[in-house]
Amino acid sequence: MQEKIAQVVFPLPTEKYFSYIIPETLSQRVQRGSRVWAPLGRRLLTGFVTDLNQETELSELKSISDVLEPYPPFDQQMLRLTRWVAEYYLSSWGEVLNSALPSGVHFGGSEYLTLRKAKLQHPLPKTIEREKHQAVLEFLLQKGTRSLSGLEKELGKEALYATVYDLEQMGYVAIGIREERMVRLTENDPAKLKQQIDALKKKAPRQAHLLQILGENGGQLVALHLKRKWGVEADVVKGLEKKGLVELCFEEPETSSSEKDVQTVGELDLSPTQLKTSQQIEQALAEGRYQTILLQSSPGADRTPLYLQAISAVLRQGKGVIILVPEIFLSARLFERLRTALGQQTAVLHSRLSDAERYRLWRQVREGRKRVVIGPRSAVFAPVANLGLILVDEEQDPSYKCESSPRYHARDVAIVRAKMAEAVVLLGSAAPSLESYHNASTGKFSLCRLPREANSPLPKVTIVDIRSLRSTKAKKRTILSPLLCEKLNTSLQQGKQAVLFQNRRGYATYLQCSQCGFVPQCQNCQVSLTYHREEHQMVCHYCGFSPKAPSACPQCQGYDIRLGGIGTEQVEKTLHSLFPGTKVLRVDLDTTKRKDSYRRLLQFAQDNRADILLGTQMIAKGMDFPNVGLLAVVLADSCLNLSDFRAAEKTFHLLTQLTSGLTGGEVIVQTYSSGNWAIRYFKNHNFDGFAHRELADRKQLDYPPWGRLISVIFQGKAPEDVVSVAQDYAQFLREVASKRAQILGPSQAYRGKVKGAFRWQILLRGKSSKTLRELVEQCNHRLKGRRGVRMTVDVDPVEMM
DNA sequence: AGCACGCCGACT
DNA sequence: GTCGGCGTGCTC
Repeated sequence: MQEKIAQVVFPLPTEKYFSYIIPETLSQRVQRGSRVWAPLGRRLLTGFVTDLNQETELSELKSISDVLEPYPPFDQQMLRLTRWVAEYYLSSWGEVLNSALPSGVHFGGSEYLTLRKAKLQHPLPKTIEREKHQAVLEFLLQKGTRSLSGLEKELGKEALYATVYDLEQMGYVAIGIREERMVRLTENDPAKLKQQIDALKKKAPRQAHLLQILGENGGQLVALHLKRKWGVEADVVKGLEKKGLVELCFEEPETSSSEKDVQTVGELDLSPTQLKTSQQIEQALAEGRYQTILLQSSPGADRTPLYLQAISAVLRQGKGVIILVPEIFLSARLFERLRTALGQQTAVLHSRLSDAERYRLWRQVREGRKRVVIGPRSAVFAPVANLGLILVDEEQDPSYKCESSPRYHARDVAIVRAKMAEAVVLLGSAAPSLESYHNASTGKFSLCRLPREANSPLPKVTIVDIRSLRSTKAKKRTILSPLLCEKLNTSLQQGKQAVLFQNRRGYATYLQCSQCGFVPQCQNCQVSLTYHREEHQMVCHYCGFSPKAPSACPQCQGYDIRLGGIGTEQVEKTLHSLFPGTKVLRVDLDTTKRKDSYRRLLQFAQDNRADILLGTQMIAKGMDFPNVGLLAVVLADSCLNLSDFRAAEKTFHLLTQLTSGLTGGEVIVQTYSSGNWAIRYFKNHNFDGFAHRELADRKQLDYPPWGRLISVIFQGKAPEDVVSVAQDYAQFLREVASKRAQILGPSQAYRGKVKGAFRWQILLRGKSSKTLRELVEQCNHRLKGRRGVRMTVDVDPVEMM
């Protein structure tokens, strides 16, 4: 028996699904995974068919009104994957499905529809029975090429797309191909054409020229292009038409030729070290089952050749590949190399693609015309069939975590997807996330190490403790230590470039003793306390502990307690006064628009446009600085003292990334906290040492990777309401949780006020992620968001907003 | 998410 | 007596 009822989910914040009748007209096209238009309330919404049934208890069902694509955008596996994402990240299936597709456009959205005249003339054949089919064909016969949206106005929305897809399947119409006015030669014999041209040359040189052009381009050209490309005026065409030498006609241009350019990567020259690691990876790929490999490269070792080797091995197996990269345009280095090596079979999901271009690529991947996809986190949902490998470069990068609903982590989704597809995940990093590192040491992942080449020296790292500067140099705040100034001087004299890095995030939110460098921390949560000026209070935004700001330093009894951090402008000023006449290039979000900054960085790196580059976060990622001999971190503390339990880990990542752009050279790190583990181990490029140390610390408090976190954020305009809703929620959680989870807070969120909204936070910490999710779900059932307070749930939070 | 329904205060 | 504030709940 045929299924007549479809279960549909919508991109709404509800777990509910809705049942609809599938009308006869759509019965062939509506399948599991289809995207459809369906009436909900008084609106017509796009939703996703998750299942088909024969019956339902509900009476008075509405009908699905149309289907968006000729085939379902999701296959069974993608339905399973998106459902897992929805359940794990506590968002709705419909929202996940929606965000797994390129936004803004759909299949025929802005396309043209053209009748294939060769196939169809008046009157319509009897085989076309359906009324809507006839209506569309009649309409096209009368009016010629029309856009689908134009058709919608004339013929109504109902089942229009389904009809058009049917007609395309029958071969009567072409979608996306526009009928065009063509100019065509009447004479095809080249010798005779030559005669005509010669005859016209004297009297009508422009006409002769046109004949020449047509002759050289296969005898016919699109009329519109003649003017645009060749500057041929309309009267020239008319003249020739009168003489009978050319004719005008309407035609559909060639159907786009298939882009078959399956290129395999040529043999790569791998060094002996690379080869050894590469063989390990290839062995895993040959096994053809799920596995996650953590590829931990030594700083200064190039992972790209190994990636290429793995990709080509998978392509040889006839399987597809997804390559995830962080923040697309800054990792252009990897990007370009992969694109060049992989060629046409690759879809590059560039951040500056238009909606239409993005959708075109999506289709090519879905239809199997491209087998490799490179993109940011959303590319983990790319519809690659027969997936063999998901590669996650710089797997520790926080941009893999989505900060809006659904708040998935692309690396973790990749692992689940690979399990479903029996594919391999390759995580690459020089300083992996502690989550992955831990998984590799417990055997959940396998570990491959890539040592650096003997001939590529690591930069020498010097730690400058600026506490000692304070005591000697009395009152004046020194930003650049004497050692740094000296090194800068030498570097400039040698004609080398220097990079000064300055972290701005977390600037001026923590207090620090300017003599001993002490930063007040929360006793319970091992994070720096955030300073709130209005109340002159410090706050732990994990547990809510909020002592008064001290007037004297608890460690050295000094009285000079200040806001931590330094502004970029301040550094720039100092540079100018200390090194007059030196060209300083400043790259941060204040001085540069995002798209501009990459160009400026390239200019700095390649054209030697400036002597000193002064920049924030954005210079850290994937840049090569071949002529830079000195890299200095002005104040490592602004990262170390983020009120985040991952502060030390983030510092290590940051320092590693900054350093990886250097070839040899020297690194200077200025800090108050020279004793910090991140700093001490980084000095010797010893990630493993740091990781062990940090893991031991985290274990004490059940922080990830030992335990799991969920953060629940409440925001609203009225502070009392936000607080009371959050308190109710926390109380309920505590009652239900008993010993299964620790409930921290509510406490003011890290950024307590954003755009006039007050934000409070509850943190759930516990051994099992499942238990935490169940607790939150239970709570949501009982307590609905109230009194203008919006609630956001973040499973496995990365940025502790 | 939207949109309607509904139940209380300031107006013709 | 209505108009409209937004709090609550439903949408197949």
